[in-house]
Amino acid sequence: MASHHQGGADLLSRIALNDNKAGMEGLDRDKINKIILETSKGSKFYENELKKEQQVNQRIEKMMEQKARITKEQLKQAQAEVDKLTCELERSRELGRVIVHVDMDAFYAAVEMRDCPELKDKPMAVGSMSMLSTSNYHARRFGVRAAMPGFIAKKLCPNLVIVPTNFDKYRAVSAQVREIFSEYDPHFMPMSLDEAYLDITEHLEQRKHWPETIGPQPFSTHELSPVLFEDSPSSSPSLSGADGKAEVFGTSAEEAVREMRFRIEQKTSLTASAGIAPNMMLAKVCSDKNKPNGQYRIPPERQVVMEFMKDLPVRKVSGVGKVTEKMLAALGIVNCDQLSQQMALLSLLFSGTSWHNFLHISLGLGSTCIERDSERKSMSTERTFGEMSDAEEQYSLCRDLCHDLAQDLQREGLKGKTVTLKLKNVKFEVKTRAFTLQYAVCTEEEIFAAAKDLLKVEIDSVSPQPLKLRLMGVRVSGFISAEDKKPLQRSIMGFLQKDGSDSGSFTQCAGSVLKAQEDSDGASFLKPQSTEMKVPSVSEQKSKSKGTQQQSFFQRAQLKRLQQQQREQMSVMAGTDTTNNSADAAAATQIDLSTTNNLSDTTSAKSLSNTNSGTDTTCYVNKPAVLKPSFKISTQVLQFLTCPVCNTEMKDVNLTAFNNHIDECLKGSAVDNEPTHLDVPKEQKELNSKPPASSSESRALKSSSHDPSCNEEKPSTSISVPLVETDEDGDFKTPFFSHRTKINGKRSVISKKKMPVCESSSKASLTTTHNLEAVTEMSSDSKGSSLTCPVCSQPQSTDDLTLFNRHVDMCLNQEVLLEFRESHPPVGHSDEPALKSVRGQCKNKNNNQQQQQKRIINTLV
DNA sequence: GGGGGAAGGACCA
DNA sequence: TTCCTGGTCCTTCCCCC
Repeated sequence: MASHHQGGADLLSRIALNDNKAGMEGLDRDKINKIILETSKGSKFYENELKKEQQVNQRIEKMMEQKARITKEQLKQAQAEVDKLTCELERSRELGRVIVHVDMDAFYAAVEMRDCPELKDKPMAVGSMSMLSTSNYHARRFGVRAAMPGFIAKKLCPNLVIVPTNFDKYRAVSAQVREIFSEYDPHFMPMSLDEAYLDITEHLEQRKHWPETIGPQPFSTHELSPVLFEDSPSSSPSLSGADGKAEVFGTSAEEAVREMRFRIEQKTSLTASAGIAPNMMLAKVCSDKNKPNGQYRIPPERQVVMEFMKDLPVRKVSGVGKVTEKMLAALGIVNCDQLSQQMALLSLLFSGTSWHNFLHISLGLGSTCIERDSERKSMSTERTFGEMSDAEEQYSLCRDLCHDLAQDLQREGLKGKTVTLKLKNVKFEVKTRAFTLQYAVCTEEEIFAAAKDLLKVEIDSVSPQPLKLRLMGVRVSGFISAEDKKPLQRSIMGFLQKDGSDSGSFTQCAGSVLKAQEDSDGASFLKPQSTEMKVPSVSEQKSKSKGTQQQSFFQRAQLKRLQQQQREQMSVMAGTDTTNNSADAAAATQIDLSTTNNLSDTTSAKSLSNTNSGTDTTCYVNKPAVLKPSFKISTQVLQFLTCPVCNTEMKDVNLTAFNNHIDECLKGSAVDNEPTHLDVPKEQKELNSKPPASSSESRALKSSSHDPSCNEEKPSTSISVPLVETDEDGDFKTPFFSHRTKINGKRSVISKKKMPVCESSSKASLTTTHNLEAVTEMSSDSKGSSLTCPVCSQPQSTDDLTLFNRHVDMCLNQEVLLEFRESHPPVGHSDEPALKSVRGQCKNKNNNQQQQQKRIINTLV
């Protein structure tokens, strides 16, 4: 049992070399640790690590005291509970799925070595002097690994070559690899640029029938891969001796995965490792087992799984980090066998969530369903810089962060109520300060208003001393739910259709349209919101079929064709006449004032669109011919308008400018959805999509050339801020499809790790043909002295606009509540708070979405 | 005592 | 000279009903 008390060596565990990763066996640990210690000692970082180490030690001491107080009786009771739960878990154990975890070997380093063969024989790492992303296997022999600062690595290995990161390149390679993944599982779940989970159960079913249909697939070995790791085994025994002939693979899971890795190697000249197991937890562990360039399979038998778990160190399991490892070690638990034997004790010392997780691990259980990412919970941006003490500078930086964050939020159509400021001082101490607002925000001004107050409190708290910072971040969370967003969706289509049956997929702001688009591509990472998507998309149909019934090869091919058709139609539209297209899209989202006062034809729109329900997704395809420029807002009395795409509020805006702005926004979201957007730098996309003449534009331009607030940053070379992530391979990685790019050396994230397998073309102007026909019909309607309520369709007098607005508000409140109740059938009292929040949302005078409607209504007079 | 916000931390890629 | 960033989930504390 490790002595966790104040032993000097123990305090080092956070800083010392972590050598349990591939390629780092048999190193001279003591020598390496001595160098690391000498180089780090005395630094602020080191001091902070020591402090954290002591905190962990205190936690352990507390835990040990608690353990000493546990009685035999308590332990017995706990054991009974554990046994009961174990029985339940055993009963529900599922071994039927074949889950694969694929991980590219030393990905960034391997890509750089492939492209620069002279690096192959040298110790090299990717990153910068401040942080390394990954290292090759030569460098690992010196103890150089990911997450290590370059300057320490240089001490360990003076000949180390440090190559700057090139994410465009890694993304391009990643796209190639993903193409292969999608052929084995179109629903595969990417975890980062180099890593993914696949469920190949269905693929294996098809493979079984190969002899009757196409037979084992031969792959020609057109090119031999370079040897990236001289000691690595070949991915395919016959590959190494390849004589230019075809390589044939069998129908088993191992053969399928070997084939997949072979194809990756053929296509990219890079090797991958894989794990095959009945669940995700095991597959992940397995992929590390024969790294690099190897694979390992756990067959779907309970006995074999348990045998495998027995000797497995707990640290190898995803989710068990260095703190958990140390706490378990203090209890004498190092491997999973010990874990299962101590479950009763653990259930008394850890929270329910924690010990349930331990129990799952000890039984070799994990998720068997590769689920798409759920809805995003928060969005943030942060920046590290040199010491910054000047308050003015700090406020300026804070505003910049809010600006970037607002852009990202608006791009995804998100609004959140909680604004959190994150600060790291020069001692590496992290503080977060949060404030929850009454209403959801997404604009730079709104976020900054909250963030600057939080910052002020912190600056004042140390005054007259300056606040010495090395990092600042801003986060927005507590996003309003889909139900809460309803009024926004109705803001446009609500005028056109009483029940908004098809409006959901169409009238969401740009970000949401983007989601729908990703979804239709067969690799969506965002669940379609059923309340919004009345017409099932291809992927919806697919996800429905998945798990409940196996898709035949034919069905898959059909789906693929459908998607292809969709893409082609989109790209034809995008390519033929972009001006018209954006105008069309704009037309569909803008209301000709002359059309809104009589919506009696909404029924035709509704019934027509209903006939489309249940048919394929081609109904999403726009029909440019029915769109007319006359739909544009034609009044001249607008004073305050909100762009339906980006949500930007525009004061005293000239109508032509407003229309142009919407066009630009729509074009922008189209650009964001281009098939090539994987490789489009953020800066470029921003230029494409930027609304004109906004105050933020000048800042963006400034920031792309020089931003004085950032002059504290490390030199703005492409490697100024290291992009460091870590994975089981010991590599630090960027989250998959983070789209992290730098503006003047700053990083920001455009979208999370949600990434289509292959991007589809633009659907910024998605709607149904029938919708647009309805629009056309309505636009030709004559004006009258009364207005039709966009919600209830009842004609209302417009003599008193306030009364009319109030009526619309009431209708909306009722509608939203009704829809909320429909989509949230009451379960005890659990829905009450949410209901309250909906009510609050509806009542909220500041609710931008309703305001937006009112503003448009106001323009009618 | 439970719900919910705030703060901080573990862990992941 | 020099030790990242963005996201989720969990725990703990505290306040309020």
